[in-house]
Amino acid sequence: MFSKTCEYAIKAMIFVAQKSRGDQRVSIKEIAKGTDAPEHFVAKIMQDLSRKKLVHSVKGPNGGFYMDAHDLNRPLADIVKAIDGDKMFVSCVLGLKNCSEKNPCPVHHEYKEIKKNLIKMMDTNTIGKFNDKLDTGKFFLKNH
Amino acid sequence: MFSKTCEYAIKAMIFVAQKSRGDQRVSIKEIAKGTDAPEHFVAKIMQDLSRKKLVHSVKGPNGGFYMDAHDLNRPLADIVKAIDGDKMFVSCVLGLKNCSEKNPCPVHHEYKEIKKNLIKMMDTNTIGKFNDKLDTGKFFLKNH
DNA sequence: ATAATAAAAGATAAATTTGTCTTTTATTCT
DNA sequence: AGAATAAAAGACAAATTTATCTTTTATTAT
Repeated sequence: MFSKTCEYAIKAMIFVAQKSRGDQRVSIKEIAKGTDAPEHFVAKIMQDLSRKKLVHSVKGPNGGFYMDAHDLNRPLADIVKAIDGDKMFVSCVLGLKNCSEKNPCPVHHEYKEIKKNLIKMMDTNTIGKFNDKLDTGKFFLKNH
Repeated sequence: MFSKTCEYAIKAMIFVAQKSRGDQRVSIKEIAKGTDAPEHFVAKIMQDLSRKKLVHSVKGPNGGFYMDAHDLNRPLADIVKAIDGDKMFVSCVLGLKNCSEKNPCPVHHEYKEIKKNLIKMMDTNTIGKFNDKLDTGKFFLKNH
């Protein structure tokens, strides 16, 4: 479904959202620990997301990653697109370049509705929304 | 969604189903051309599927791949599992080992229904069913 | 100013996926 | 029996993804 990189990205972003309330910042070390991800690898990912303005960062002591209101309002879809591209949103399940309604691959119509729901899910769930849910303590970002 | 290998596999299997009526056999060359796949690569894939009894083959002149009634009755799910494993069927979208109803990751409940429909689609659509649809000439296995 | 901190950036490496080429084995036909 | 055919198998190579380590840059606090 998602690449491993994208899984790390989503977990990291939800983690940052959750931990960076007020003007708290979260370090790469904390993110790595909090999401069971390889530290240097998740650092690269956050760097990438930071360049793409999906999250903010400050260097130096007390630095780290954080999110502003705008960041929190981003849908999951934005993270997925930033990391895995828009393949899942636009491409044919069988990888056919010109698969379409009028020129469909064999599974096109079968997959259509599923794809629609998948996209809807990613478009409507914002980072902040996941955040609210995590507050209830009923959701987890790593095995325990 | 699916690996490239799995995309080739699905297209190849549908192609074989379609072309191997009666006691026709389909060669690797035909499969490769008919599905726009690298010949030697799709050969490996068919070998694999053949070992796993999802398709049958005979060597030598007039040899090639074909499907019997049982093969045609297999759901898409079997091909996907044979090539990509059952990850898509059993694993957490975020890759968490012990994500479950009682111990869910943040997207577990949002993804649940989509996953169910995806599995249902793969379980209910058999190779033969796709086959019937291709007969109408309204579906395609490669760009044109 | 200097030392400490933490992200950014760069280089490299391991692992996996994707793809190619060659040889071997089984089967058919003459 | 021998030649031709086509899959099976094996070895190898390129590309991509995943992961690690080191150096640099920006910022803060002393």
